Amino acid sequence: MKLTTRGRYAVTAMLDLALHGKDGPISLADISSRQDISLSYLEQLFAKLRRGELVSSVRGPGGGYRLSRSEEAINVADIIDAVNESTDATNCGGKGICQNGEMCLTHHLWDDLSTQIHLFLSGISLAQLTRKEHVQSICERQDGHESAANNPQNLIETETVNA
Amino acid sequence: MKLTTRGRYAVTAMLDLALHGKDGPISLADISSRQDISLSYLEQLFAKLRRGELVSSVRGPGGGYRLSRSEEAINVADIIDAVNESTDATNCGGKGICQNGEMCLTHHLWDDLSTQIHLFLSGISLAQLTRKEHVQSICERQDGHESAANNPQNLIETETVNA
DNA sequence: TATTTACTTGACTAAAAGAGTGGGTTATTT
DNA sequence: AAATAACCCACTCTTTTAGTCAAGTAAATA
Ligand code: FES
Ligand code: FES
Repeated sequence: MKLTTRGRYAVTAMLDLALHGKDGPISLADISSRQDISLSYLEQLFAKLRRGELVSSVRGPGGGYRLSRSEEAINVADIIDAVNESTDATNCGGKGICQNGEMCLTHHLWDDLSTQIHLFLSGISLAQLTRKEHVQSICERQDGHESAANNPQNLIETETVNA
Repeated sequence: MKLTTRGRYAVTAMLDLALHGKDGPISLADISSRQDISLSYLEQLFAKLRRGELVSSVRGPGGGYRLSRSEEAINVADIIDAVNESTDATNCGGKGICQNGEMCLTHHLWDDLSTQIHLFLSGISLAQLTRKEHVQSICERQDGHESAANNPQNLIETETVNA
C-alpha cells in the first residue's frame, strides 16, 4: 500500500469539513489556512473527493464544500481510496501474477495485510474522529490561530513530544 | 507507511531462505533464479538484512547466506524494518510536529494505524509462513522450474489475468 | 447585466524515491 | 592459482509526489 501526504491531507481536510461544516458550506481557502495545506493542492484533492461523491460543492459567494453524506457514513478508507486509488499492499494488484504470470511466494501475506488495513480504516468514521477529545482540542487551537497562523508563540511543544 | 517492492522482495527472499536453507547456506544466485529478483538488487537487500542481523554470510565456494536466528524468532516486521527503516504511517515520524511544530488533526489516526500494521506484521514469523500449504505448493512449483526459469512454456497466464 | 466570489480543469515542474545495473574487491575453497 | 560467492560503491533511469500556474466556468448579488 502507499500512504502518502496526499491521503493524509485528504483525511485532514475532510475532518476539518466535518468539524466546521455544521452550518453551511466551507471554502477551501478556510481549510487551507486552518490546516496549512496549499489551496491549489486542496483543489486537486477535492476534485477527486467530489468524483468519489464524498463531498458536494456550492458555487458563488458564500459557497464552498459540504459532506455529501452524514459523518457516520464516511470512513477513512473511503477518503483514501478516493484520492489514492487503493489501499492494496500487493505488487500484483490482487491478481496473483507478479512472478511471470504466476503467484509469488508472499502474495497471500500482502493480501492479508491489505485486508487488515482496509478493515481498520473502514472501521473509523468521520463522526468517530470528531468525537475524540484530542481532535477537539486541536480543532480549538486551530480556530484560535485562524489567520494568525504565522504567530510563533505556540511553538513550545516540547512536553508533548517527550510524552 | 511505505510498503514497496523492496520490502516485498526482502520478505520473499527471507522466506526462500527459510524454505531451502535447512542444510547449509544458500547463494544469492539461487534465490535470484528461483524468485526472479535481480542478483545485484538482492545484494543490496542482503547488505541491509545482514546489518539488521537477520542473516549471516559465508564467503567462498559453497557459501551464501543463512538465517542468523531460528525461523520462529524472525517476523515479517523485522524484515521490513531492516530494509525500509520504518513501518510508520505518520507524516511527522511519530513526533506530532507536522503542522508548524504542532500536532496536526489526524496525527493520532496515523499513529494508531502504524501500531495496527506493526502488530499484524510482527505477529507473523517465517516459521508460520513456511507451514502454510499455499506457500509450500508455490515453493514446489519454483523448485520444479529452477534454472528452467527462462522456459517460455510457462508464459501462458492469460486465463489467470482475466479472472 | 456586471461584478464578485469561488469552484474547475489541465498542463506543467522540481525534487525525491524507487528499482535496477555495473564494476571492482575481498575472502574461501578446491 | 582458479573459481566462487559475498561485499561495496557509485551511478542511471523511471515513476511518483507535491505543488504551482493560468485560464475558464458557474452562481449569486447589487
Ligand atoms: S504480490 Fe500478488 S503475486 Fe506477488
Ligand atoms: S502526522 Fe504527526 S503531527 Fe501530523
